[in-house]
Amino acid sequence: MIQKKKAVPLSRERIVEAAVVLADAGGFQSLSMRNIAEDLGAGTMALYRHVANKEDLLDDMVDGVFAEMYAPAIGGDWKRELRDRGISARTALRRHPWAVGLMETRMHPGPASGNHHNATMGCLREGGFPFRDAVHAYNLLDAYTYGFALQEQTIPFETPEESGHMAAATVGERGDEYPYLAEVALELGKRGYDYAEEFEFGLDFILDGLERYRRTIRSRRRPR
Amino acid sequence: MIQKKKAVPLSRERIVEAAVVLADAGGFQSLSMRNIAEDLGAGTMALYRHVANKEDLLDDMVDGVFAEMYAPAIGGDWKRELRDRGISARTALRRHPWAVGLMETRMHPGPASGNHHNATMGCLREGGFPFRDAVHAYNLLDAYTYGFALQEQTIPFETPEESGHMAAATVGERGDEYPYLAEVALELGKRGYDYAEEFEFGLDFILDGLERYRRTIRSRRRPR
DNA sequence: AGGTATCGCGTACGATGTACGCATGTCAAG
DNA sequence: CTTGACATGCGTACATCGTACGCGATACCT
Repeated sequence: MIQKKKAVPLSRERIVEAAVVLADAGGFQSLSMRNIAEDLGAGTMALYRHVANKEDLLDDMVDGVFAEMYAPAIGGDWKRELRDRGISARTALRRHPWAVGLMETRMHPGPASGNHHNATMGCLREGGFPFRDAVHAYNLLDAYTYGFALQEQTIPFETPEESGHMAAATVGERGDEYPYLAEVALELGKRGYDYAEEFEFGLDFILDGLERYRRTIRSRRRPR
Repeated sequence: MIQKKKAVPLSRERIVEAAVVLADAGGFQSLSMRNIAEDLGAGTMALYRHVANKEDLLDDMVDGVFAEMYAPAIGGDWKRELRDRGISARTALRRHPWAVGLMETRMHPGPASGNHHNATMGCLREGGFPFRDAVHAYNLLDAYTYGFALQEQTIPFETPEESGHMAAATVGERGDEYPYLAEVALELGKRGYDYAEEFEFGLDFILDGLERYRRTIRSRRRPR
């Protein structure tokens, strides 16, 4: 008997999943409808039965990344919950580097995104932050997290040797012109640079600051 | 007499400038070599005499944005200098929204970028931050700044009405499902949202935290 | 059996980045 | 003035992209 042509039928989920795998492996530039279809063993135009257009697909891909992030528990210890959320968010964005650049253009947030943002905001509000201050806190945490992810992939070096080499190449022969950059290149070449550690320092810095700030608010509310 | 064909000769600068103007006005998607050439009244392939390829051009465009940011004075009051730098950086990124998404892919930082980063690092070092702590501070400030710029353009609403409408559309009919998001939609619709103000709150939050952190370091250096 | 969706896909079109080579203008050397 | 070298502008051509359109095959209900 000849092998069945289509054991597994196409579906929106399968397409999105294949697209994510492809973008993870080959970078965003390799994410073409033709390549996705080929990976699925399907014709290019078959995809359009399940996806309105590429934008639509990108929306779902981004929402999938949000689904991978830990959604903080709304009634829990806000500081611990948001710390876990931050670390999880960075990990997800690191696993899917294309996502950061994509958020910029996304106009149709999906359900996972909605759920995640709602949980984060809820965690802050129930943690004792008045509305305006919760917005401030939310802004600080998210901007830092996305910004870190953005920078992390701008100059991606993993090992100390790489970082030293990379930094040296960046500074070039202008060591005299940019002495402080040269210092960074030198020190990072020697001791290396741990992204996870650096991220957590900044995250804790912000969370500690928020805790202090929160105490200020509360004591101000019943003064005298 | 017939008008001269080429009063102004093509040049790298003119091309980069035209590209920036075009991207600012028509968005990144309208930035094609053909469109740039047309705006310059030149043939498409004429550009390639001055620019290796599109990537090369994008590199220069991004470097131009760095050139627009205030470079902090290295011997000065670090907190004030970095505050000015932050505000200037956000303004530049707001003026050229395409720049944020572009940094992600840039691999060849230009001279303005080098100068800017060197000045920022120098400002921290001379402001009394030991190397490792200067790196931390630098990371915090840059991640927050870029991240804020990224979010600012993800959901761009200017007026209170827009923000209310946008937030409502985002939440959709799921007001019950996402109560905390609904609150944001409601409150922002009522009172509006000032991006500049929000940015400065976060920037000052970080700078104040850094000042406190710096005092900790210094007192720890001569203990007892 | 016949009608009606649904699904997969082949062809085709317009837009993009750019390799290649020719045309023209400028200028120095003979 | 002639000649050759070099810099600059540009037209053609091609590969690759997203996707509009319509045809054939399958599945399911009556």
